[in-house]
Amino acid sequence: MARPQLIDRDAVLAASLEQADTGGLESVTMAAVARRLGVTPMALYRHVEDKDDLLDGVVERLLTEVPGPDPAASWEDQLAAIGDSLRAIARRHPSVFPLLLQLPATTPASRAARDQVYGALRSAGVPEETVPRLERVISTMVLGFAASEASGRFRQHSRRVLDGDYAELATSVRATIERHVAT
Amino acid sequence: MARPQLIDRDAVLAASLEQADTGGLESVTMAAVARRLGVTPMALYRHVEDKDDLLDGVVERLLTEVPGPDPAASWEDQLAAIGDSLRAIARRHPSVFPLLLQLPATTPASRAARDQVYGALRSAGVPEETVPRLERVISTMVLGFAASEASGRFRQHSRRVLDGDYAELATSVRATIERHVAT
DNA sequence: ACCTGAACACCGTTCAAGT
DNA sequence: ACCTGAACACCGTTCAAGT
Repeated sequence: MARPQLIDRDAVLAASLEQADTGGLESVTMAAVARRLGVTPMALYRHVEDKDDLLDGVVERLLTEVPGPDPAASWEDQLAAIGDSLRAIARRHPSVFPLLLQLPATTPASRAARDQVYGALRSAGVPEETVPRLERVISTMVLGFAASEASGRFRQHSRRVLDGDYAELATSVRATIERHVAT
Repeated sequence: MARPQLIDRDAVLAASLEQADTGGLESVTMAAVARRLGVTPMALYRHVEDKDDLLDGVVERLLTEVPGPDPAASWEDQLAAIGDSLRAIARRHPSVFPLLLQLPATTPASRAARDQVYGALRSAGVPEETVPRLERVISTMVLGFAASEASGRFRQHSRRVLDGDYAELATSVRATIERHVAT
């Protein structure tokens, strides 16, 4: 005899992310997530393998918040859009965001974001054999900065100062790319 | 009546770091650290405030592994020495290293490392008012890369590929600095 | 002064039982 | 098929007691 399904994996991950945003990463317990869903902790195990799987799912969810590409935009604007959105995501989800740097870049959402950067680099004129390397280097710069900002490494600096830092970083990213474009 | 002192804070932090290097961050429990020291878990509380303080101490310890400055070296070589040593530290302590990006940059060891970069930027000819910004930007690049490498974001890539990525990043760092040096 | 034993609240996870 | 109750091993932390 089937029961009405109260929750699914997506609801579990959404509740976990809300909990992390509200109370920090260490407040994300099976009990707290379950309470948010009006269910017992044991009910979660039908939808996630264990707590590690739950956390992986939450981190993956972060990348789905990156908007799709705008093919009409210049490569500079495409990259700026991705960078800005990553920075905004980090600010919305400061306790989860740093985990992005610790996860293998092989999940579907992470591939999607990466392919978007590949596209921008190609239309900038970067030779095909250099595209993957440049993607790794510049995504490390942007992810590292957004994670630093979100996790409080720069907590003593004002938003204005950090915006200036980010502008400097963006200039370095563009210069790195242009160094590989034959003129 | 005094007892012989079996452990001190430094021994606790050293044992914690060993435990993290051997079994990963989640294996660092008060019980595991205490066992390594031949003591009960409760004994640790005389030397660290709580587990957060213990972890902070371990992360801080990481930065003390950065060697001091060599005043005879060029600014390029000075920065390369710091970058190389950070990368080596990340490889020695992969599970703890990523926490560096999440800690406020205000601890003594972190100030020491920062001042060393300040010195190199000054001798490169970077104007004084630009020195702090450039330090934040380039340390973010290097820390972000070392953390990515250590934590397995790039685990599918060989050491040779990652060395190439690092060389590209180092070139970007030098270019970023030179952009701010009047010629 | 420093460490231990006992105790507590909390955590992730399992398994059989209920609908 | 999906959720719950009971149970377990483990975790961080406290406090009074021992030397």
